[in-house]
Amino acid sequence: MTEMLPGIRYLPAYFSADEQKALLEEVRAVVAQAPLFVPRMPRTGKPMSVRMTNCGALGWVTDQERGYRYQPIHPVTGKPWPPIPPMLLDLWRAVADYPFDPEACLINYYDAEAKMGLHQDRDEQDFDAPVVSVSLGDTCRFRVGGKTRQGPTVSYKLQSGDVFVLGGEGRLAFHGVDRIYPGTSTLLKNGGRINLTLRRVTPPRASEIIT
DNA sequence: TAGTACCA
DNA sequence: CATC
Repeated sequence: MTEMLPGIRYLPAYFSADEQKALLEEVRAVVAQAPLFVPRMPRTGKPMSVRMTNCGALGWVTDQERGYRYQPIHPVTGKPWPPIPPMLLDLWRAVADYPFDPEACLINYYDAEAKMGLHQDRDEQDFDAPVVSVSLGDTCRFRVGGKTRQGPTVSYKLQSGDVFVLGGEGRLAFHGVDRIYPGTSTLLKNGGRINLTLRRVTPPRASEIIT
């Protein structure tokens, strides 16, 4: 058994099948307002294999010219991101162990060939809040390492309805998606996997703090 | 290094 | 790794 950083929590089958369907409907409504786009690597412009969109006050985007960042508008439509759906706010309030709501929810769609190399979530100003993610659709192999690129990793098969939390010492753990297992879920009619990632981006504003 | 290649 |  490989070492696991404290603050990393795997919550299998957090959402029931019915709840997954309801959550998926909320996600569909977001994507109808904020279409999936192709993120590109900084400097090289190489397209990532996932397609993405966001909801919340801020969304994570990347392109060749400006690189990784959070911004309040969709890079294609120029419109503000739709609000974070109620079921996801409920999830955050239940598992984040953090007294303020998330500002960003990144929605990543993986087709059968998509993957995500090992990386850290470090574009946020606030590392005190955890990163909370939800899997919907096909199972994936999810790899988690330590706070540096070298060192051992642990891999999980994340199934539809599972929740994974990177918090505390594990907030800056390297992680990525090695592969998708096609045909392992019937939730998405066309297959593939949706990952929803909730994050706090900025420190809490004074107006949020009740003393 | 949110990319790739390669390996166990 | 080649690249920034």
